[in-house]
Amino acid sequence: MLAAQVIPIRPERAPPMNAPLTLAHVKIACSTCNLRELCLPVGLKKDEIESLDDLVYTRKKIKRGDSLFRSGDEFASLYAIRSGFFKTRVATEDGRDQVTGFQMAGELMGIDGIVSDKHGCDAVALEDSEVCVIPYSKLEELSRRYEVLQHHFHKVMSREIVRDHGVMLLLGSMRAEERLASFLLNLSQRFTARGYSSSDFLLRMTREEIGSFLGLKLETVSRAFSRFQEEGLISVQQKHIRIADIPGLKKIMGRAGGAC
Amino acid sequence: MLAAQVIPIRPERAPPMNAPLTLAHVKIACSTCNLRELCLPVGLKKDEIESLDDLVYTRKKIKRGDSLFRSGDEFASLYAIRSGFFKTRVATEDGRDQVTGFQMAGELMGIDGIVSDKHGCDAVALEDSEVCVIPYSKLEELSRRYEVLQHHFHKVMSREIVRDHGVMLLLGSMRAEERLASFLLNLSQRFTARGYSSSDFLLRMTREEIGSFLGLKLETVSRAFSRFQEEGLISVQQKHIRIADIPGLKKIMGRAGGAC
DNA sequence: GGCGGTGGTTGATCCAGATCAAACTCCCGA
DNA sequence: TCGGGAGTTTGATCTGGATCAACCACCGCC
Repeated sequence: MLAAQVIPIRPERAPPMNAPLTLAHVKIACSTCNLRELCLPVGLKKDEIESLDDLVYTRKKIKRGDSLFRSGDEFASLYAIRSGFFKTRVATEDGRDQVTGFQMAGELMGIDGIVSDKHGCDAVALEDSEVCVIPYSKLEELSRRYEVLQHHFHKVMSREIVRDHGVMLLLGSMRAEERLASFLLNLSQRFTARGYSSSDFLLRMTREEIGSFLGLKLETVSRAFSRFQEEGLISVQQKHIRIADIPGLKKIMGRAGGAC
Repeated sequence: MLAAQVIPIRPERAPPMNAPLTLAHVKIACSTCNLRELCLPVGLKKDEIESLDDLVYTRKKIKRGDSLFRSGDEFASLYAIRSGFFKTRVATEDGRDQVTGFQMAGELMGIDGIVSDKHGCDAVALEDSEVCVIPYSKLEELSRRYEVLQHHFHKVMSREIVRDHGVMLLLGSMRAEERLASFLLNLSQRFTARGYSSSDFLLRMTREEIGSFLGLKLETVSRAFSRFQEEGLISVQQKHIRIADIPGLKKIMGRAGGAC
Protein backbone atom coordinates (compact mmCIF):
# COMPACT_ATOMS: atom_id res chain seq x y z
CA MET A 1 0.00 0.00 0.00
CA LEU A 2 0.87 3.61 -0.35
CA ALA A 3 2.18 4.45 3.09
CA ALA A 4 3.41 7.87 2.10
CA GLN A 5 2.92 10.84 4.32
CA VAL A 6 1.34 13.90 2.74
CA ILE A 7 2.79 17.26 3.68
CA PRO A 8 0.95 20.34 2.50
CA ILE A 9 3.38 23.06 1.53
CA ARG A 10 2.80 26.67 0.55
CA PRO A 11 -0.58 26.27 2.20
CA GLU A 12 -1.54 29.87 1.42
CA ARG A 13 -2.04 28.82 -2.18
CA ALA A 14 -3.79 25.57 -1.57
CA PRO A 15 -7.48 26.46 -1.45
CA PRO A 16 -8.48 24.31 1.55
CA MET A 17 -5.91 25.84 3.91
CA ASN A 18 -5.07 29.30 5.12
CA ALA A 19 -1.95 29.10 7.22
CA PRO A 20 0.38 32.12 6.98
CA LEU A 21 3.38 32.05 4.67
CA THR A 22 6.60 31.33 6.50
CA LEU A 23 10.21 31.25 5.38
CA ALA A 24 10.13 27.48 5.57
CA HIS A 25 7.25 27.41 3.14
CA VAL A 26 8.93 29.68 0.67
CA LYS A 27 12.07 27.61 0.67
CA ILE A 28 10.11 24.67 -0.62
CA ALA A 29 8.94 26.30 -3.82
CA CYS A 30 10.43 25.58 -7.25
CA SER A 31 11.81 29.09 -7.55
CA THR A 32 14.20 28.49 -4.69
CA CYS A 33 14.58 24.71 -4.94
CA ASN A 34 18.19 23.70 -5.24
CA LEU A 35 17.21 21.10 -7.81
CA ARG A 36 15.87 23.67 -10.22
CA GLU A 37 18.71 23.05 -12.66
CA LEU A 38 17.68 19.42 -13.02
CA CYS A 39 13.95 19.36 -12.53
CA LEU A 40 11.06 20.84 -14.51
CA PRO A 41 12.25 24.48 -14.40
CA VAL A 42 15.39 23.84 -16.49
CA GLY A 43 15.98 26.79 -18.76
CA LEU A 44 13.02 28.83 -17.52
CA LYS A 45 13.44 32.49 -16.67
CA LYS A 46 13.09 33.59 -13.08
CA ASP A 47 9.53 34.82 -13.37
CA GLU A 48 8.54 31.72 -15.28
CA ILE A 49 9.90 29.53 -12.55
CA GLU A 50 7.91 31.53 -10.05
CA SER A 51 4.77 30.68 -11.97
CA LEU A 52 5.67 27.04 -11.42
CA ASP A 53 5.33 27.55 -7.71
CA ASP A 54 1.60 27.38 -8.31
CA LEU A 55 2.07 23.84 -9.48
CA VAL A 56 3.30 22.30 -6.32
CA TYR A 57 0.97 22.36 -3.36
CA THR A 58 2.19 19.30 -1.54
CA ARG A 59 5.12 17.08 -0.98
CA LYS A 60 5.13 13.48 0.05
CA LYS A 61 7.63 11.50 2.04
CA ILE A 62 8.02 7.86 1.06
CA LYS A 63 9.80 5.36 3.25
CA ARG A 64 12.31 2.96 1.83
CA GLY A 65 10.46 -0.03 0.37
CA ASP A 66 7.11 1.74 0.08
CA SER A 67 5.41 2.55 -3.20
CA LEU A 68 4.69 6.07 -4.38
CA PHE A 69 2.14 4.62 -6.79
CA ARG A 70 1.30 1.25 -8.22
CA SER A 71 0.20 -0.03 -11.56
CA GLY A 72 -3.56 0.47 -11.81
CA ASP A 73 -3.73 3.35 -9.33
CA GLU A 74 -5.69 6.31 -10.52
CA PHE A 75 -3.46 8.87 -12.21
CA ALA A 76 -3.76 12.47 -11.09
CA SER A 77 -0.26 13.80 -10.55
CA LEU A 78 3.30 13.65 -11.70
CA TYR A 79 6.03 13.45 -9.12
CA ALA A 80 9.38 15.21 -9.11
CA ILE A 81 11.95 13.66 -6.83
CA ARG A 82 13.32 16.13 -4.29
CA SER A 83 15.52 13.64 -2.52
CA GLY A 84 16.00 9.92 -2.50
CA PHE A 85 16.02 7.17 -5.05
CA PHE A 86 13.33 5.13 -6.80
CA LYS A 87 12.91 2.21 -9.11
CA THR A 88 10.01 1.81 -11.50
CA ARG A 89 8.88 -1.61 -12.61
CA VAL A 90 6.24 -3.26 -14.72
CA ALA A 91 4.91 -6.65 -13.75
CA THR A 92 3.09 -9.54 -15.32
CA GLU A 93 0.29 -11.49 -13.70
CA ASP A 94 2.49 -14.56 -13.49
CA GLY A 95 4.88 -12.88 -11.10
CA ARG A 96 7.69 -11.88 -13.42
CA ASP A 97 8.67 -8.26 -13.35
CA GLN A 98 11.00 -5.90 -15.10
CA VAL A 99 12.66 -2.85 -13.61
CA THR A 100 12.21 -0.12 -16.22
CA GLY A 101 14.44 2.46 -14.62
CA PHE A 102 16.07 3.99 -11.57
CA GLN A 103 15.17 7.58 -10.79
CA MET A 104 17.07 10.10 -8.71
CA ALA A 105 16.69 13.68 -7.50
CA GLY A 106 15.27 16.08 -10.05
CA GLU A 107 13.71 13.39 -12.21
CA LEU A 108 10.03 13.11 -13.03
CA MET A 109 7.87 10.03 -12.51
CA GLY A 110 4.35 9.11 -13.51
CA ILE A 111 4.17 10.18 -17.16
CA ASP A 112 3.09 6.66 -18.09
CA GLY A 113 -0.24 7.36 -16.38
CA ILE A 114 -1.40 10.08 -18.77
CA VAL A 115 -2.54 7.77 -21.55
CA SER A 116 -5.06 5.76 -19.57
CA ASP A 117 -5.66 7.82 -16.41
CA LYS A 118 -4.14 4.91 -14.54
CA HIS A 119 -0.54 4.42 -13.59
CA GLY A 120 1.15 1.81 -15.75
CA CYS A 121 3.96 0.82 -13.42
CA ASP A 122 4.98 0.74 -9.77
CA ALA A 123 7.32 3.36 -8.32
CA VAL A 124 9.14 2.03 -5.26
CA ALA A 125 11.44 4.04 -3.02
CA LEU A 126 14.89 2.46 -2.65
CA GLU A 127 15.67 4.80 0.22
CA ASP A 128 13.65 7.24 2.31
CA SER A 129 12.62 9.83 -0.22
CA GLU A 130 10.64 12.96 -0.78
CA VAL A 131 8.76 14.02 -3.89
CA CYS A 132 6.93 17.13 -5.07
CA VAL A 133 3.38 16.39 -6.14
CA ILE A 134 2.50 18.06 -9.44
CA PRO A 135 -1.23 17.89 -10.17
CA TYR A 136 -1.37 16.98 -13.81
CA SER A 137 -4.36 19.11 -14.75
CA LYS A 138 -2.58 22.11 -13.29
CA LEU A 139 0.50 21.34 -15.33
CA GLU A 140 -1.59 21.19 -18.51
CA GLU A 141 -3.25 24.45 -17.62
CA LEU A 142 0.02 26.24 -16.96
CA SER A 143 1.70 24.84 -20.01
CA ARG A 144 -1.11 26.22 -22.16
CA ARG A 145 -0.20 29.59 -20.74
CA TYR A 146 3.58 29.39 -20.73
CA GLU A 147 5.18 28.34 -23.98
CA VAL A 148 8.53 27.67 -22.33
CA LEU A 149 7.01 25.38 -19.76
CA GLN A 150 5.06 23.57 -22.44
CA HIS A 151 8.16 23.01 -24.51
CA HIS A 152 10.14 21.91 -21.52
CA PHE A 153 7.53 19.38 -20.50
CA HIS A 154 7.48 17.98 -24.02
CA LYS A 155 11.24 17.68 -23.87
CA VAL A 156 11.02 15.72 -20.63
CA MET A 157 8.67 13.23 -22.25
CA SER A 158 10.76 13.06 -25.40
CA ARG A 159 13.88 12.44 -23.32
CA GLU A 160 12.15 9.56 -21.59
CA ILE A 161 11.36 8.01 -24.98
CA VAL A 162 14.96 8.40 -26.14
CA ARG A 163 16.19 6.88 -22.89
CA ASP A 164 13.84 3.94 -23.35
CA HIS A 165 15.19 3.36 -26.86
CA GLY A 166 18.67 3.27 -25.36
CA VAL A 167 17.55 0.63 -22.90
CA MET A 168 16.04 -1.39 -25.75
CA LEU A 169 19.38 -1.24 -27.54
CA LEU A 170 21.07 -2.42 -24.38
CA LEU A 171 18.62 -5.27 -23.79
CA GLY A 172 18.38 -6.29 -27.41
CA SER A 173 21.95 -6.26 -28.54
CA MET A 174 24.52 -5.93 -25.76
CA ARG A 175 26.26 -8.67 -23.81
CA ALA A 176 26.28 -8.94 -20.05
CA GLU A 177 29.47 -6.98 -19.41
CA GLU A 178 28.55 -4.32 -21.93
CA ARG A 179 25.22 -3.86 -20.18
CA LEU A 180 26.81 -3.50 -16.78
CA ALA A 181 29.50 -1.12 -18.03
CA SER A 182 26.83 0.97 -19.70
CA PHE A 183 24.80 0.98 -16.50
CA LEU A 184 27.74 2.10 -14.34
CA LEU A 185 28.73 4.86 -16.75
CA ASN A 186 25.15 6.09 -16.83
CA LEU A 187 24.95 6.24 -13.04
CA SER A 188 28.32 7.93 -12.90
CA GLN A 189 27.24 10.59 -15.33
CA ARG A 190 23.99 11.24 -13.48
CA PHE A 191 25.76 11.54 -10.13
CA THR A 192 28.19 13.99 -11.72
CA ALA A 193 25.28 16.11 -12.94
CA ARG A 194 24.11 16.32 -9.32
CA GLY A 195 27.46 17.42 -7.98
CA TYR A 196 28.48 14.05 -6.55
CA SER A 197 31.59 12.12 -7.35
CA SER A 198 31.54 10.49 -10.76
CA SER A 199 33.77 7.66 -9.62
CA ASP A 200 32.75 6.87 -6.08
CA PHE A 201 29.19 6.11 -5.11
CA LEU A 202 26.77 3.88 -3.29
CA LEU A 203 24.42 1.66 -5.21
CA ARG A 204 20.93 2.03 -3.87
CA MET A 205 19.62 -1.12 -5.50
CA THR A 206 20.35 -4.81 -5.00
CA ARG A 207 22.13 -7.06 -7.50
CA GLU A 208 18.76 -8.57 -8.29
CA GLU A 209 17.27 -5.18 -9.15
CA ILE A 210 20.24 -4.33 -11.34
CA GLY A 211 19.80 -7.71 -12.99
CA SER A 212 16.12 -7.13 -13.60
CA PHE A 213 16.84 -3.78 -15.22
CA LEU A 214 19.64 -5.20 -17.38
CA GLY A 215 17.86 -8.42 -18.32
CA LEU A 216 20.36 -10.55 -16.37
CA LYS A 217 20.29 -12.80 -13.32
CA LEU A 218 21.77 -11.54 -10.08
CA GLU A 219 24.61 -14.08 -10.23
CA THR A 220 25.62 -12.78 -13.63
CA VAL A 221 25.66 -9.22 -12.31
CA SER A 222 27.79 -10.29 -9.37
CA ARG A 223 30.23 -12.18 -11.59
CA ALA A 224 30.55 -9.23 -13.95
CA PHE A 225 31.33 -6.93 -11.00
CA SER A 226 34.00 -9.37 -9.88
CA ARG A 227 35.49 -9.58 -13.36
CA PHE A 228 35.62 -5.77 -13.63
CA GLN A 229 37.36 -5.69 -10.28
CA GLU A 230 39.93 -8.32 -11.31
CA GLU A 231 40.66 -6.27 -14.40
CA GLY A 232 41.19 -3.16 -12.31
CA LEU A 233 38.29 -1.26 -13.85
CA ILE A 234 36.39 -0.76 -10.61
CA SER A 235 36.50 -1.71 -6.98
CA VAL A 236 33.42 -3.14 -5.35
CA GLN A 237 32.60 -3.57 -1.70
CA GLN A 238 28.99 -4.54 -1.36
CA LYS A 239 27.06 -1.50 -2.47
CA HIS A 240 30.07 0.78 -2.58
CA ILE A 241 31.47 1.25 -6.08
CA ARG A 242 34.60 3.08 -7.06
CA ILE A 243 35.22 3.41 -10.76
CA ALA A 244 38.95 3.32 -11.43
CA ASP A 245 39.03 3.39 -15.21
CA ILE A 246 36.20 5.15 -17.00
CA PRO A 247 37.82 4.87 -20.47
CA GLY A 248 38.27 1.16 -19.80
CA LEU A 249 34.56 0.77 -19.09
CA LYS A 250 33.75 2.73 -22.22
CA LYS A 251 35.93 0.36 -24.21
CA ILE A 252 33.99 -2.60 -22.78
CA MET A 253 30.78 -1.10 -24.11
CA GLY A 254 32.32 -1.23 -27.57
CA ARG A 255 31.15 2.30 -28.18
CA ALA A 256 27.55 1.21 -27.90
CA GLY A 257 25.77 4.47 -27.25
CA GLY A 258 25.11 4.35 -23.53
CA ALA A 259 21.77 6.12 -23.32
CA CYS A 260 20.20 4.38 -20.38
CA MET B 1 19.48 9.68 -48.18
CA LEU B 2 16.05 11.11 -47.82
CA ALA B 3 14.63 10.52 -51.30
CA ALA B 4 11.11 11.48 -50.30
CA GLN B 5 8.95 13.54 -52.55
CA VAL B 6 7.30 16.59 -51.00
CA ILE B 7 3.71 17.24 -51.98
CA PRO B 8 2.17 20.50 -50.84
CA ILE B 9 -1.46 20.00 -49.89
CA ARG B 10 -4.12 22.51 -48.94
CA PRO B 11 -1.87 25.05 -50.61
CA GLU B 12 -4.31 27.92 -49.94
CA ARG B 13 -3.15 27.78 -46.31
CA ALA B 14 0.54 27.39 -46.95
CA PRO B 15 1.84 30.96 -47.09
CA PRO B 16 4.11 30.56 -50.13
CA MET B 17 1.36 29.27 -52.42
CA ASN B 18 -2.00 30.52 -53.59
CA ALA B 19 -3.66 27.78 -55.61
CA PRO B 20 -7.44 27.57 -55.26
CA LEU B 21 -9.05 25.07 -52.93
CA THR B 22 -10.29 21.99 -54.72
CA LEU B 23 -12.21 18.97 -53.59
CA ALA B 24 -9.04 16.89 -53.85
CA HIS B 25 -7.34 19.24 -51.45
CA VAL B 26 -10.12 19.12 -48.94
CA LYS B 27 -10.15 15.35 -48.93
CA ILE B 28 -6.58 15.36 -47.74
CA ALA B 29 -7.27 17.28 -44.54
CA CYS B 30 -7.52 15.68 -41.12
CA SER B 31 -11.21 16.50 -40.85
CA THR B 32 -12.02 14.12 -43.66
CA CYS B 33 -9.10 11.70 -43.37
CA ASN B 34 -10.28 8.15 -42.98
CA LEU B 35 -7.55 7.57 -40.41
CA ARG B 36 -8.97 10.17 -38.07
CA GLU B 37 -10.07 7.51 -35.60
CA LEU B 38 -6.47 6.36 -35.18
CA CYS B 39 -4.32 9.41 -35.72
CA LEU B 40 -3.95 12.66 -33.80
CA PRO B 41 -7.63 13.70 -33.95
CA VAL B 42 -8.87 10.78 -31.81
CA GLY B 43 -11.65 11.98 -29.57
CA LEU B 44 -11.69 15.54 -30.87
CA LYS B 45 -14.94 17.20 -31.78
CA LYS B 46 -15.65 18.03 -35.39
CA ASP B 47 -14.69 21.68 -35.14
CA GLU B 48 -11.58 20.82 -33.17
CA ILE B 49 -10.52 18.40 -35.87
CA GLU B 50 -11.05 21.11 -38.41
CA SER B 51 -8.62 23.29 -36.54
CA LEU B 52 -6.09 20.52 -37.01
CA ASP B 53 -6.29 21.00 -40.73
CA ASP B 54 -4.08 24.01 -40.17
CA LEU B 55 -1.41 21.66 -38.94
CA VAL B 56 -0.78 19.72 -42.07
CA TYR B 57 0.49 21.66 -45.06
CA THR B 58 2.35 18.90 -46.83
CA ARG B 59 2.55 15.22 -47.32
CA LYS B 60 5.57 13.19 -48.28
CA LYS B 61 5.83 9.97 -50.22
CA ILE B 62 8.62 7.65 -49.17
CA LYS B 63 9.73 4.72 -51.29
CA ARG B 64 10.31 1.32 -49.79
CA GLY B 65 13.79 1.22 -48.32
CA ASP B 66 14.20 4.98 -48.09
CA SER B 67 14.45 6.91 -44.83
CA LEU B 68 11.93 9.49 -43.73
CA PHE B 69 14.52 10.84 -41.32
CA ARG B 70 17.78 9.68 -39.85
CA SER B 71 19.44 9.94 -36.51
CA GLY B 72 21.11 13.33 -36.29
CA ASP B 73 18.84 15.03 -38.83
CA GLU B 74 17.48 18.34 -37.70
CA PHE B 75 14.09 17.97 -36.04
CA ALA B 76 11.27 20.20 -37.21
CA SER B 77 8.22 18.02 -37.73
CA LEU B 78 6.36 15.00 -36.55
CA TYR B 79 5.02 12.59 -39.13
CA ALA B 80 1.68 10.79 -39.13
CA ILE B 81 1.56 7.74 -41.35
CA ARG B 82 -1.23 7.95 -43.92
CA SER B 83 -0.40 4.70 -45.63
CA GLY B 84 2.43 2.22 -45.57
CA PHE B 85 4.67 0.73 -42.96
CA PHE B 86 7.86 1.84 -41.21
CA LYS B 87 10.51 0.61 -38.86
CA THR B 88 12.44 2.83 -36.48
CA ARG B 89 15.90 1.87 -35.34
CA VAL B 90 18.73 3.18 -33.22
CA ALA B 91 22.29 2.37 -34.14
CA THR B 92 25.70 2.30 -32.53
CA GLU B 93 28.90 3.51 -34.15
CA ASP B 94 30.22 -0.04 -34.27
CA GLY B 95 27.51 -1.15 -36.66
CA ARG B 96 25.08 -2.87 -34.33
CA ASP B 97 21.54 -1.66 -34.45
CA GLN B 98 18.25 -2.24 -32.73
CA VAL B 99 14.81 -1.93 -34.26
CA THR B 100 12.77 0.00 -31.70
CA GLY B 101 9.39 -0.43 -33.34
CA PHE B 102 7.25 -0.97 -36.40
CA GLN B 103 4.76 1.77 -37.24
CA MET B 104 1.63 1.56 -39.35
CA ALA B 105 -1.11 3.85 -40.64
CA GLY B 106 -2.34 6.42 -38.14
CA GLU B 107 0.74 6.25 -35.95
CA LEU B 108 3.03 9.16 -35.17
CA MET B 109 6.80 9.22 -35.65
CA GLY B 110 9.52 11.64 -34.66
CA ILE B 111 8.70 12.43 -31.03
CA ASP B 112 12.21 11.40 -30.05
CA GLY B 113 13.51 14.52 -31.80
CA ILE B 114 11.88 17.03 -29.47
CA VAL B 115 14.40 16.73 -26.67
CA SER B 116 17.51 17.67 -28.63
CA ASP B 117 16.15 19.27 -31.82
CA LYS B 118 17.73 16.34 -33.66
CA HIS B 119 16.13 13.06 -34.55
CA GLY B 120 17.34 10.24 -32.33
CA CYS B 121 16.60 7.33 -34.62
CA ASP B 122 16.15 6.35 -38.25
CA ALA B 123 12.67 5.86 -39.72
CA VAL B 124 12.79 3.56 -42.74
CA ALA B 125 9.85 2.73 -44.98
CA LEU B 126 9.24 -1.01 -45.29
CA GLU B 127 6.88 -0.42 -48.19
CA ASP B 128 6.00 2.58 -50.36
CA SER B 129 4.40 4.93 -47.87
CA GLU B 130 2.91 8.33 -47.40
CA VAL B 131 3.06 10.55 -44.32
CA CYS B 132 1.49 13.81 -43.21
CA VAL B 133 4.07 16.37 -42.16
CA ILE B 134 3.14 18.09 -38.89
CA PRO B 135 5.35 21.11 -38.19
CA TYR B 136 6.17 20.78 -34.54
CA SER B 137 6.08 24.47 -33.68
CA LYS B 138 2.60 24.64 -35.18
CA LEU B 139 1.50 21.68 -33.07
CA GLU B 140 2.76 23.40 -29.93
CA GLU B 141 0.99 26.58 -30.89
CA LEU B 142 -2.33 24.87 -31.53
CA SER B 143 -2.12 22.72 -28.44
CA ARG B 144 -1.71 25.86 -26.35
CA ARG B 145 -5.01 26.97 -27.81
CA TYR B 146 -6.96 23.71 -27.78
CA GLU B 147 -6.99 21.85 -24.51
CA VAL B 148 -8.30 18.67 -26.11
CA LEU B 149 -5.53 18.61 -28.66
CA GLN B 150 -2.96 19.26 -25.97
CA HIS B 151 -4.24 16.42 -23.85
CA HIS B 152 -4.42 14.11 -26.81
CA PHE B 153 -0.84 14.85 -27.82
CA HIS B 154 0.32 14.17 -24.27
CA LYS B 155 -1.53 10.88 -24.38
CA VAL B 156 0.24 9.91 -27.58
CA MET B 157 3.61 10.52 -25.94
CA SER B 158 2.56 8.72 -22.77
CA ARG B 159 1.35 5.75 -24.82
CA GLU B 160 4.72 5.55 -26.50
CA ILE B 161 6.43 5.41 -23.10
CA VAL B 162 4.08 2.67 -21.91
CA ARG B 163 4.68 0.74 -25.12
CA ASP B 164 8.44 1.05 -24.62
CA HIS B 165 8.12 -0.33 -21.10
CA GLY B 166 6.26 -3.29 -22.56
CA VAL B 167 9.11 -3.89 -24.98
CA MET B 168 11.60 -3.72 -22.11
CA LEU B 169 9.59 -6.36 -20.28
CA LEU B 170 9.65 -8.48 -23.41
CA LEU B 171 13.38 -8.05 -23.97
CA GLY B 172 14.34 -8.36 -20.35
CA SER B 173 12.30 -11.28 -19.17
CA MET B 174 10.61 -13.28 -21.92
CA ARG B 175 11.93 -16.27 -23.81
CA ALA B 176 12.15 -16.51 -27.57
CA GLU B 177 8.75 -18.09 -28.21
CA GLU B 178 7.04 -15.78 -25.74
CA ARG B 179 8.54 -12.79 -27.54
CA LEU B 180 7.39 -13.96 -30.93
CA ALA B 181 3.89 -14.83 -29.69
CA SER B 182 3.64 -11.42 -28.09
CA PHE B 183 4.79 -9.80 -31.33
CA LEU B 184 2.24 -11.64 -33.46
CA LEU B 185 -0.61 -10.88 -31.10
CA ASN B 186 0.35 -7.22 -31.07
CA LEU B 187 0.39 -7.04 -34.87
CA SER B 188 -2.90 -8.89 -35.02
CA GLN B 189 -4.52 -6.45 -32.64
CA ARG B 190 -3.21 -3.44 -34.55
CA PHE B 191 -4.42 -4.80 -37.86
CA THR B 192 -7.83 -5.41 -36.31
CA ALA B 193 -7.99 -1.79 -35.15
CA ARG B 194 -7.45 -0.78 -38.78
CA GLY B 195 -10.21 -2.96 -40.11
CA TYR B 196 -7.99 -5.71 -41.47
CA SER B 197 -8.15 -9.36 -40.60
CA SER B 198 -6.81 -10.16 -37.18
CA SER B 199 -5.68 -13.60 -38.22
CA ASP B 200 -4.43 -13.27 -41.75
CA PHE B 201 -1.79 -10.75 -42.75
CA LEU B 202 1.43 -10.04 -44.57
CA LEU B 203 4.57 -9.31 -42.60
CA ARG B 204 6.21 -6.22 -44.00
CA MET B 205 9.54 -6.88 -42.34
CA THR B 206 12.20 -9.57 -42.74
CA ARG B 207 13.04 -12.24 -40.18
CA GLU B 208 16.18 -10.29 -39.43
CA GLU B 209 14.19 -7.14 -38.63
CA ILE B 210 11.81 -9.08 -36.43
CA GLY B 211 14.84 -10.59 -34.73
CA SER B 212 16.42 -7.19 -34.16
CA PHE B 213 13.22 -5.90 -32.59
CA LEU B 214 12.82 -8.97 -30.38
CA GLY B 215 16.48 -9.29 -29.40
CA LEU B 216 16.85 -12.58 -31.28
CA LYS B 217 18.77 -13.84 -34.30
CA LEU B 218 16.92 -14.41 -37.54
CA GLU B 219 17.43 -18.19 -37.33
CA THR B 220 15.76 -18.25 -33.93
CA VAL B 221 12.80 -16.31 -35.30
CA SER B 222 12.51 -18.71 -38.20
CA ARG B 223 12.66 -21.75 -35.94
CA ALA B 224 10.04 -20.33 -33.62
CA PHE B 225 7.73 -19.73 -36.61
CA SER B 226 8.26 -23.34 -37.67
CA ARG B 227 7.57 -24.62 -34.18
CA PHE B 228 4.33 -22.60 -33.96
CA GLN B 229 3.33 -24.06 -37.29
CA GLU B 230 4.06 -27.63 -36.19
CA GLU B 231 1.92 -27.03 -33.14
CA GLY B 232 -0.94 -25.77 -35.29
CA LEU B 233 -0.88 -22.28 -33.78
CA ILE B 234 -0.20 -20.48 -37.05
CA SER B 235 0.56 -21.17 -40.67
CA VAL B 236 3.48 -19.45 -42.30
CA GLN B 237 4.33 -19.07 -45.95
CA GLN B 238 7.16 -16.66 -46.29
CA LYS B 239 5.73 -13.33 -45.27
CA HIS B 240 2.15 -14.54 -45.18
CA ILE B 241 0.95 -15.36 -41.67
CA ARG B 242 -2.34 -16.91 -40.71
CA ILE B 243 -3.00 -17.17 -37.00
CA ALA B 244 -5.03 -20.28 -36.29
CA ASP B 245 -5.16 -20.24 -32.51
CA ILE B 246 -5.05 -16.88 -30.77
CA PRO B 247 -5.74 -18.32 -27.29
CA GLY B 248 -2.93 -20.78 -27.89
CA LEU B 249 -0.52 -17.94 -28.62
CA LYS B 250 -1.70 -16.12 -25.54
CA LYS B 251 -0.98 -19.20 -23.48
CA ILE B 252 2.56 -19.31 -24.89
CA MET B 253 3.12 -15.78 -23.61
CA GLY B 254 2.36 -17.09 -20.16
CA ARG B 255 0.05 -14.17 -19.56
CA ALA B 256 2.95 -11.75 -19.88
CA GLY B 257 1.22 -8.47 -20.57
CA GLY B 258 1.76 -8.04 -24.28
CA ALA B 259 2.11 -4.29 -24.57
CA CYS B 260 4.47 -3.99 -27.49
C1' DG C 1 27.53 -9.39 21.80
C1' DG C 2 25.05 -13.08 19.61
C1' DC C 3 21.85 -14.36 16.04
C1' DG C 4 18.90 -14.52 12.17
C1' DG C 5 17.86 -12.98 7.79
C1' DT C 6 18.75 -10.67 3.64
C1' DG C 7 21.85 -9.96 0.15
C1' DG C 8 26.22 -11.24 -2.14
C1' DT C 9 29.88 -14.31 -3.94
C1' DT C 10 31.63 -18.31 -6.11
C1' DG C 11 31.66 -22.94 -8.12
C1' DA C 12 29.60 -26.75 -11.06
C1' DT C 13 26.54 -27.91 -14.47
C1' DC C 14 23.04 -27.18 -17.95
C1' DC C 15 20.58 -25.38 -21.82
C1' DA C 16 18.32 -21.77 -24.87
C1' DG C 17 19.69 -19.44 -28.26
C1' DA C 18 23.88 -18.03 -31.01
C1' DT C 19 26.85 -19.34 -34.54
C1' DC C 20 28.35 -21.81 -38.51
C1' DA C 21 26.99 -24.10 -42.61
C1' DA C 22 24.27 -25.70 -46.40
C1' DA C 23 20.46 -25.88 -49.21
C1' DC C 24 16.13 -24.08 -50.76
C1' DT C 25 12.45 -20.56 -52.51
C1' DC C 26 10.93 -16.73 -54.38
C1' DC C 27 11.26 -12.72 -56.97
C1' DC C 28 13.10 -9.87 -60.45
C1' DG C 29 15.61 -8.29 -64.15
C1' DA C 30 18.51 -9.48 -68.34
C1' DT D 1 13.64 -18.45 -70.00
C1' DC D 2 17.36 -18.32 -67.28
C1' DG D 3 20.35 -16.85 -63.81
C1' DG D 4 21.38 -14.43 -59.47
C1' DG D 5 20.71 -12.56 -55.21
C1' DA D 6 18.13 -11.68 -51.16
C1' DG D 7 15.59 -13.87 -47.81
C1' DT D 8 14.36 -18.22 -45.45
C1' DT D 9 14.64 -22.81 -43.55
C1' DT D 10 16.93 -26.46 -41.34
C1' DG D 11 20.78 -29.05 -39.28
C1' DA D 12 25.05 -29.42 -36.33
C1' DT D 13 27.71 -27.49 -32.92
C1' DC D 14 29.13 -24.13 -29.53
C1' DT D 15 28.78 -20.98 -25.64
C1' DG D 16 27.21 -17.11 -22.59
C1' DG D 17 24.44 -16.76 -19.22
C1' DA D 18 20.91 -19.39 -16.45
C1' DT D 19 20.29 -22.56 -12.93
C1' DC D 20 21.38 -25.11 -8.90
C1' DA D 21 23.95 -25.20 -4.76
C1' DA D 22 26.88 -23.93 -1.04
C1' DC D 23 28.84 -20.66 1.69
C1' DC D 24 29.91 -16.03 3.24
C1' DA D 25 29.39 -11.08 4.96
C1' DC D 26 27.01 -7.67 6.63
C1' DC D 27 23.28 -5.31 9.21
C1' DG D 28 19.60 -4.69 12.28
C1' DC D 29 17.52 -6.36 16.32
C1' DC D 30 17.02 -8.59 20.65
